[in-house]
Amino acid sequence: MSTERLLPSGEARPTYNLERLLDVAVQVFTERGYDGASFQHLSHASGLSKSSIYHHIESKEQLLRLGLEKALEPLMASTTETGATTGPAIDRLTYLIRRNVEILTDRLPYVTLLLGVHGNTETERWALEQRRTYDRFVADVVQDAIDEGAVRNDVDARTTARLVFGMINSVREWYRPDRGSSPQFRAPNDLADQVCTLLLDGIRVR
Amino acid sequence: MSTERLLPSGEARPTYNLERLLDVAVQVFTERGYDGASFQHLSHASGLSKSSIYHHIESKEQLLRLGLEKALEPLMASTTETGATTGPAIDRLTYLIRRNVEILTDRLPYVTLLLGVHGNTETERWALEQRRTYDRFVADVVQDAIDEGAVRNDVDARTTARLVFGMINSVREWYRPDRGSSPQFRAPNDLADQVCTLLLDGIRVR
DNA sequence: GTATTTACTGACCGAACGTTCTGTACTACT
DNA sequence: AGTAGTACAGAACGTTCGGTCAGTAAATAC
Repeated sequence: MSTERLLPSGEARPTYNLERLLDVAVQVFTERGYDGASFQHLSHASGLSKSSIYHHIESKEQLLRLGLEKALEPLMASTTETGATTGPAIDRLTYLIRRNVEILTDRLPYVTLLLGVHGNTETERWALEQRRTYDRFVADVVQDAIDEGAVRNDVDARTTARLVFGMINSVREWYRPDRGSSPQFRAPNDLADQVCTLLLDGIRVR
Repeated sequence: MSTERLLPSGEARPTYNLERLLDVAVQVFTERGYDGASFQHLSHASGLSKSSIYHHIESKEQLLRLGLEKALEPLMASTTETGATTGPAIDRLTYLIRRNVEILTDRLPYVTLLLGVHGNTETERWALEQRRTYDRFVADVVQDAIDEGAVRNDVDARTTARLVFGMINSVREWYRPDRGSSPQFRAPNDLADQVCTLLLDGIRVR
């Protein structure tokens, strides 16, 4: 099995497999939107011809599904982890928030893809259903925290859960992991800390 | 000038003008995404033929631009209103947050369209630039509030501004204004109140 | 050294895309 | 009654879409 190819320029380039191609495709999907990204774009970004891409995949929608799974899998898994199922509800909620930020920053393009889904195809509707399940789980934890007296009861649990993850998910719009020595965040956990601080105690000084 | 038309079914339907057509188009754009929405979809949603749509517009991108302007105009205008330019920074920030929620709920489909823009066309890049200008304005107000000691200084102003409006903008994903007698919010200002409460003081009971 | 497999390509397909053109029914004005 | 303008529809435009297929060059397997 070959491990690299000679480009027309003579430059060597490692051979593609499904995984590597998926990375490129999801990058293009998140930049232009799934519908806005054509095989011409994928071709240009990967250096492969349209037909060569089909050597690795079955359809464009399969690429979407694989990308969405990469985001949904750790997200859904986080709801069964010990930190999310045991202890005071406020701690479980904090755990879910922190894990969500971690997953988002760790798999930024995949989660971005997930959050941009419209429900146009069967695959997209499946992803939306998964997200809804996740949202319901978190809303229940918020309700538990209200019942335990740890979260203010002058707000609606469902609305609070939605607003909380609205804030978290918006991180995808500006967070860029590439510049490792960013002055913005010294450690990877800085962002999660800042999000938890804002959500738990608000922005106001008291 | 005619004011209504007979449908094949015999049912009467008011004549379209640019404004009314725009409402329908933006609705379709927000549901399927601009790239995912074709003239076939617009045709079906409006009841007009593809060619008839062109009687009212010059291009698909013109529809996008008109829709984006409907969202950007009140948003940019809010930054020059008295409440946003005078008084303590924390009050100016609160005003901006409240106005943003108002504009979002008042022009939901248009703002949703704006927030889903990818930057694929010149029009989309122009909209992104406008948003960036708005974001910078708010970040400056947050910095002022930090300097005045009203907002905690253990968080970054730019990041805080982004997270704040990340939460607000996420409202578009679930807020539906149509059911007027919703048990969720008694008055239109309830949502703005809840958002301000969460952002200023956090979710935790103290 | 031949057969098989892997990675890839160019040419092509029908369908759908945004857009244009020609024509028609109807209304408003004179 | 005649003219002009409005609001539409049908058919077709060239282009691009996602997808197929027959084939090739190189590496691996036997």
